[in-house]
Amino acid sequence: MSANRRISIAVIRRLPRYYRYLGELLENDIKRISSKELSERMGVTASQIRQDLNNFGGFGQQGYGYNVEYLYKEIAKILGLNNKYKVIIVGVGNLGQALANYVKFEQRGFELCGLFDVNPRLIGMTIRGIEVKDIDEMESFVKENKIDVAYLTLPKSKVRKVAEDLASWGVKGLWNFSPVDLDLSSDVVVEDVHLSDSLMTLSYRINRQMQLKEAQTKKSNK
Amino acid sequence: MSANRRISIAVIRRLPRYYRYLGELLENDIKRISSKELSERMGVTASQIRQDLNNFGGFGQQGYGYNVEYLYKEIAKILGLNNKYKVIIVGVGNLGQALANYVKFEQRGFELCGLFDVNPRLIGMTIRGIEVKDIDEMESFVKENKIDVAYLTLPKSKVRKVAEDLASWGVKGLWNFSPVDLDLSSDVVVEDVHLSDSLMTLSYRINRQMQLKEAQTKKSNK
DNA sequence: AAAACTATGTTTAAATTATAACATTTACTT
DNA sequence: AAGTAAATGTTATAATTTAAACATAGTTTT
Repeated sequence: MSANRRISIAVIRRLPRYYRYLGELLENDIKRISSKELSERMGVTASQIRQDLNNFGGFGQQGYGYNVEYLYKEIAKILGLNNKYKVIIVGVGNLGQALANYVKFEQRGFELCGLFDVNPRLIGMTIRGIEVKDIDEMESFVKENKIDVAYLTLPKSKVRKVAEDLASWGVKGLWNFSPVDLDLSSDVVVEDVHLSDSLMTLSYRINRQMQLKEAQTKKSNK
Repeated sequence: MSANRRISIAVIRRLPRYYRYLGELLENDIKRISSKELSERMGVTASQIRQDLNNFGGFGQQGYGYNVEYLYKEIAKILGLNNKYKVIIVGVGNLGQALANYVKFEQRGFELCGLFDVNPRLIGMTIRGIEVKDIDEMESFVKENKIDVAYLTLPKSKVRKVAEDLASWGVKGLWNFSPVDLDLSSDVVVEDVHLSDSLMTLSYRINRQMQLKEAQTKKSNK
């Protein structure tokens, strides 16, 4: 297993889910778990769990299974949850404020350091002891405080420019909530949360479900 | 092409993105587009675009390409964006409030009808003219108003029970923001937005990126 | 009006991803 | 202590997904 073999993004996106389930097991004082039992709880195949984990190393023991606490910590390491990231939020509208108040993210190492907006009515306000600053002050703030990550919760018309600026100032990751694809030249990582896309998918699936249901009742009625 | 052949969720999740790009083309008064040009703009293959669309029908014309406005409307139909859904939000904390204020969702057919919480300090408050009600009133409200969809923005400890109730009251879709997997027996559709998972993925990718960068500079320095 | 070109829809091939199978090691039981 | 059962890590197979190839229909140009 070459350390630098690229691991599929699908695998990565399953890790947080494993992590969540292991956390629950821990809370219930369950010390060990087999891939089989975990697979039944999670609704995936045991084979997939074993394969996914073995991308990163052999964390289990034959005949025994996995030690829950150990595996939990190892996944945290893989995901880099022991690292600390200094965060700013750009755009302190409703969503920005909501994210600012989410304490859980801090537990994952994402420490909120700054809030920025253009709206004079928001500037000066404080959330969890942090003052909302004018976006004009952002450049010096980011550079001086070595900000790692920015949550982008500003209108889509402005997000591209802001993203480019942040990237050029050395920010490593962007959590993008705008319905825009940011294709930045530099090696900054962009993680999108396209709420609108998600809602459209929900719409499709509801319709699909209703069609299926209709077809079923029709079938059983003839 | 059988009308009832199940279409992969990966395809479905690409549709909103196509829709977004087509919307932008429309705004720029671009009347027609070929799969090739769209593929270049979007950073996907032309083949994939054609294949994806052909799951639902032949919307293009050989030698010409796709009529932007027509395709835009067809994708809206596929996604069910012409339908109207009556929505309630359960849990009017920061995130719930943020979603309540998002007007864009209304444009997609998701009409906010009710807000519910257990917190007495929130009950009675209004957002966009809608009063926050006690969660005890939810059952009759959902049944009387034939609510289709609920946004779940309440603490994870309570979300399972609420989801089961809503499902039993005939709600068709749940937009779940809690870090919990809702496996409901009924045929209600659950669309998850696991923000915490997304953030962990960002964490992984930032680390990965930094490792790559380090390896690069090391290489070029020897 | 004919020829050259464009670009779809569809078929075929390649690549990727997921599942199953299995050999081996460890744990547990009698 | 020996034998049986359990469960991993890994290899092989199957399924799915993506990309390429291509035949055909339609458009544009001369």
